[in-house]
Amino acid sequence: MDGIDRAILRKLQENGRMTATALAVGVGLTLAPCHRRLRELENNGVIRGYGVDVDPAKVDLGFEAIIFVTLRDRSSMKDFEREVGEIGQIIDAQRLFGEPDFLLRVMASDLPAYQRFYDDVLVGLPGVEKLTSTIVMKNLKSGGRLPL
Amino acid sequence: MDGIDRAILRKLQENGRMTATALAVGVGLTLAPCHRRLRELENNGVIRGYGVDVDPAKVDLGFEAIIFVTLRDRSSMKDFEREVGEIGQIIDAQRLFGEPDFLLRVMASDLPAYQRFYDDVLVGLPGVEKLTSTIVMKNLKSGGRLPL
DNA sequence: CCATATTGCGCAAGAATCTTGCGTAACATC
DNA sequence: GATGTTACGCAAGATTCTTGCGCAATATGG
Repeated sequence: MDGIDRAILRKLQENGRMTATALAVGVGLTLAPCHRRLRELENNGVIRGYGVDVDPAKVDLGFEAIIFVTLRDRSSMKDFEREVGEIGQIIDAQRLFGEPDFLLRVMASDLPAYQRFYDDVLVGLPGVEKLTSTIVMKNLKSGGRLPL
Repeated sequence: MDGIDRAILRKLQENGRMTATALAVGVGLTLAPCHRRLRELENNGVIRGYGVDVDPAKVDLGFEAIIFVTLRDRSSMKDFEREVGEIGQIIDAQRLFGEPDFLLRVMASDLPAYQRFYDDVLVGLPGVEKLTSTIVMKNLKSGGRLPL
């Protein structure tokens, strides 16, 4: 993990489908060593995979909400985590220290669809004591590019 | 945008660097039409780009925090948004309806590094009235894969 | 200080993949 | 039932990937 490796990761964060040839030029190497470094980063688990940035609005997911969840007790924690993992509309979930216990990010088509999701799914999650739901007005930043 | 297009997006969410040939097999097309659909999805802005999933811990960013920000007044809104956009350690930022005004996600090496970032950068952002900072204990889900 | 090991680079060539022009079939429109 | 539209599959030239090999630079040990 030196500066060239970080440069490779930076370039790939900008364009994950960039050809190894273009990548090599961008980081000042020839194709072969650049290619080997890339494989190494993949094998070491530095690169966990590749993704695509899909515009949510273009696939009928124009509505986004943040939900703060507090659980009644620790005993439902496992069940809660398992169910959250299985629900595709929850695209992001963290367990936090302190209050609230969890932070969820949910995608839906629109407000009515979200309301149904809230009533039918969220309130039924195991051990939920309190749900606070906040609508996202604007996404300033997303995609999770790391500062390298 | 039909079922095949959604299948293409699903496959690419699993592996954004998948070859068009493998993609074609996966969605039940031959190479050529699959390739053209992919280009079309890119040109229509359905696909905004491609990314790489880097393990934060492997690049010395093993610490993650969520920050709730409330601003003193609307007048600093623009300045606040601009500065947030320029800070690389803030990897995610949303403006919300109601309280709090903003939700930020911050990456750092460790707790001491985060404390310095908090004191030197976060408290100095324009118009900040209240900052509530919560440490992420566990990432249940991330990467932002959409349900397609 | 020199011999040897290790690491990482560049070159090159065969394999795989991409890209695109073209012809054809399926479906809709009138 | 004629015509237009859309999307498919085939095929071939261009590009890109993948890997074996040799060489140079920096460490390691006598």
